[in-house]
Amino acid sequence: MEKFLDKLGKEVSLAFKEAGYDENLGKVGISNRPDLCEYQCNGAMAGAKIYKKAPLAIANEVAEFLKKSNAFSSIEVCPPGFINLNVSDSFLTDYVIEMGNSDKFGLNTPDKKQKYVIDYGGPNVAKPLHVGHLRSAVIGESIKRIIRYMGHEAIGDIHMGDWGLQMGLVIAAIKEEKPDMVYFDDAFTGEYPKEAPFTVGDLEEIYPKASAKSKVDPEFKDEAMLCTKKLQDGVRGYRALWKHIMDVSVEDLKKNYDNLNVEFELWRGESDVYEDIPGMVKYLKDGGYAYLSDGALVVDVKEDTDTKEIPPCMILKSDGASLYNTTDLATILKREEEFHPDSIVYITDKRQELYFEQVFRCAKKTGLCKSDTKLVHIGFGTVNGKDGKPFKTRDGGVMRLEYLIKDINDKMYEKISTGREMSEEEAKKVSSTVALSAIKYGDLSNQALKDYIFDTERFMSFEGDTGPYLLYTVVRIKSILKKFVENGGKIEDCKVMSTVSNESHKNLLMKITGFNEMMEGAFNELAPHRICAYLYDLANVFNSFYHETKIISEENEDIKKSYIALLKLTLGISEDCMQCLGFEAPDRM
RNA sequence: GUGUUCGUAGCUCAGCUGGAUAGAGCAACGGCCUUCUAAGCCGUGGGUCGGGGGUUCGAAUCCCUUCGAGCACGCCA
Repeated sequence: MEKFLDKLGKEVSLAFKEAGYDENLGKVGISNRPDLCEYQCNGAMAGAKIYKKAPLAIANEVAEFLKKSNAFSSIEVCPPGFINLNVSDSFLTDYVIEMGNSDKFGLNTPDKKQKYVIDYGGPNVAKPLHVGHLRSAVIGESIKRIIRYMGHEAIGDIHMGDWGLQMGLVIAAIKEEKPDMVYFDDAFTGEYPKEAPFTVGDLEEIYPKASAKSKVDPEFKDEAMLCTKKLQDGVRGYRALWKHIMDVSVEDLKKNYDNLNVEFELWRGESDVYEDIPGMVKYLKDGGYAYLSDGALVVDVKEDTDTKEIPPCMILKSDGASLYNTTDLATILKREEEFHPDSIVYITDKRQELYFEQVFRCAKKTGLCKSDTKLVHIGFGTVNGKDGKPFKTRDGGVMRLEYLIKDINDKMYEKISTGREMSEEEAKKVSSTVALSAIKYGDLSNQALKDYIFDTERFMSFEGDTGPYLLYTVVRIKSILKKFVENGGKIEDCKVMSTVSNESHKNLLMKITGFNEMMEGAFNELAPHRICAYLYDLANVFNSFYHETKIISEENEDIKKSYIALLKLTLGISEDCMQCLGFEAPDRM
């Protein structure tokens, strides 16, 4: 379905053409002077230079031809050459009716479906999630949903840090404590136990201790490195123990991501490409791409157009070990072979920007990745506390995500359950739904790239630009529709749009027409915050409309039906937006 | 040092790729509930868009310069 602004623009373009000017000048935008008009065209001023003619004169000529169009209820020319437009009611309501009858409210889905792999989450095995993991999960999930909503295919891969020294540290620590375990008995040839000899809680204690110890105890560090090597060399007992660590961790991670309503199609990690590394390294060497520099194997990635020095991409460390780059490159290769994606999108901390630039260039240059596969890095900023510094617990430690979420859930439960008639069970369910919207909207409403301040009180507030406010608005619509049905109304029968009754009614209609334009923009920029801004605007114009208009008690049945149709549309669009952001509204709150 | 991102109301943030008088929310103040959820709505006050220069009919937006902050710069991820 043609976007509303394009549709208006077409009318104006035609007028420009008929007046003898370039039709591309007829672009129409939303007015930034709502007191003067609803829409505006600035083409006359741009045309003044081309045609060496006063912009006012051009605007007047165009306006004359524009009078033929039935799209506008008023056309005014203002100095120095603005064409101010108000849309006619029928043109507006016709469009909104068509939106209601269209799939996804008239969103233009692509002719050719594209395939995306989204790499987000990125937790480390055996380490609890902390606030830093929140953004990758929340933003990544939203981007995945936006891509899908636009009609493309998206595969989410959690890409765990599950290989390398961190695993060796855990194994070494277990070995030190219980050296007699069968896993460390090289002579053992039987079946290893199915049950893991530890819990997640144990692992979470083991890792930080082991990590700290390795920094002060060189012998222990050597042991950890040896364990890493044995694991990577495939020593049976070490692999079995590693499998236990994985199983226990993944189960716990699933629970945590579930709580965030974040879901991955693939639970892959660095370990999944370990076997592909030797072949890839050989390929890079044989192809003449990789060479030794200070003992490390590197690939040059600088280009003539660079304004700064881009260091080469390191493939292997000087001791021959692989590193982050190695597994990421091998993962690109594997994804190419397995999925043939059109794009691979990475959602990580923005500090990794240069790193990804190197990896992407290396993958392209060496042909590990096809030249037309798009590699995109979406970098996000830091989550800060109210003091503007990285978010910490009161005693200065790293804030675990689980505790943060629980804290917000508890506070929200208290808020919801007081002064409301609701069973404990429902209050719990509703409060966790609202809490999730508070967290996610608080994060997503900021531009991803920027740092933001995580202010629990502000995010949880039911007032202002917050998740709960949006939910409240949707709940309010649901409540009216419910009442309408209870009174014997049939929502399916409500399809028409009556004439526009007042300003707030028109504002709501106009906001609705902007939906597909907005969604396309959010997709093109992979920017969830665009959806947040729209959703908030929509909620505001709806609430104004709600206060000025009696819906259930409207006596004229046709007008009432048209209001219900409008509510249904507002609800549907709001819910789809929320769906793309990764949260939802309860039926009441 | 090089590069990069950013600097907008007291606070937290928008600003649709150059348009008219720079917008929201919070906080402050004043109104509106016998009527669909007042967790709402309406209104008031609050700004040299860090500073300076330039490009043009027109700049928060583009270019240069300067001040300030964050971040990154081959064996971490």
